[in-house]
Amino acid sequence: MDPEAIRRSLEGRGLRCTAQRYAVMAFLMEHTGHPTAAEIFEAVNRADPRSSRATTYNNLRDLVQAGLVREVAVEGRAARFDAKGMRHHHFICDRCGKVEDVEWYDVPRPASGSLGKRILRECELIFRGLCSKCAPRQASR
Amino acid sequence: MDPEAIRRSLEGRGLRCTAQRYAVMAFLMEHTGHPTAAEIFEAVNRADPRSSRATTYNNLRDLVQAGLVREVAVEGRAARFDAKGMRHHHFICDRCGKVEDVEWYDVPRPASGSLGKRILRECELIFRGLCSKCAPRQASR
DNA sequence: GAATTATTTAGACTATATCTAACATGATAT
DNA sequence: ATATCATGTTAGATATAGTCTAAATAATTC
Ligand SMILES: [Mn+2]
Ligand SMILES: [Mn+2]
Ligand SMILES: [Zn+2]
Ligand SMILES: [Zn+2]
Repeated sequence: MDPEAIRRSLEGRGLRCTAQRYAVMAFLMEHTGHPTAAEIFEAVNRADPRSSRATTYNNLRDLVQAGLVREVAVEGRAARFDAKGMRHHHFICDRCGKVEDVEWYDVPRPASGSLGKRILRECELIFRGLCSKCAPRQASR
Repeated sequence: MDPEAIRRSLEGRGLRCTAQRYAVMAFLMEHTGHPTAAEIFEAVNRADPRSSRATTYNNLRDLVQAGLVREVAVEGRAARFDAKGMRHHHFICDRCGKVEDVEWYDVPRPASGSLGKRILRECELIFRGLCSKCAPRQASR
């Protein structure tokens, strides 16, 4: 991934390109496995410079607000994050909580009447079930 | 809501109809505003018998597992719950985290190839944006 | 380079949820 | 009915995830 492209995407959204913030963004672009904040914190600190836990959370919040990163809430587990690259849907495993990408396809929007005065920003489609790792073991129960 | 119907739906899923469990289920069927576990705990304890916090969480877990209740994870906030009555989608407010029902309509399933060996249980469609309460105040910023 | 603003930091703190192990209750068998 | 066994409840301790604070540092502007 081009470091200059990352810098530009941060600055284009009004965020300074600090070493810590860059490290979070770069890590998310290189790892598409939807890491948790704790995993990101640990990973970026294996290389210097060290980044604090608060900064990792702060930067994730800023990146989400800036629209560069998506946060995925999973029931009963830590939130997971991914860089918003190509559009895609998500599959969340009932058993292990793993979040996986699913090829994107268009989703029909609700009838305008059913939204009333709400302002719609996005439609998110989430698939649930058992991931390919958990499916076999569940079948044999 | 018919008490006997609630009892039957619990027992039909292999759950004993205890006073505490009944109270959680009945509350969810009467309140469609997607309360949190803490709100449910407080509400069912305004009437007797008293139910502990652990029991409220235990029963919510059991009811979700039994397929009678749905849990909705909201980023950065406590999970919310609703009784699975009529099928519907959800709208989640970016600003206040409120979860609201949206009239159900059919969602196209992914191409079978894109799911691989995963076992699909359900497709969940979530709308995001500003609720009718938050929309005006955001416009004037 | 001084002033201003944004960012980082450690660690305290809060919120949410789970676990433990003793006890109570309901169901089943005798 | 009484004993037995499985299921459910409880208070409080514990765990996990995430936020807050106030002081220090770094980037940007004047
Ligand atoms: Mn993703
Ligand atoms: Mn609902
Ligand atoms: Zn899985
Ligand atoms: Zn709102």
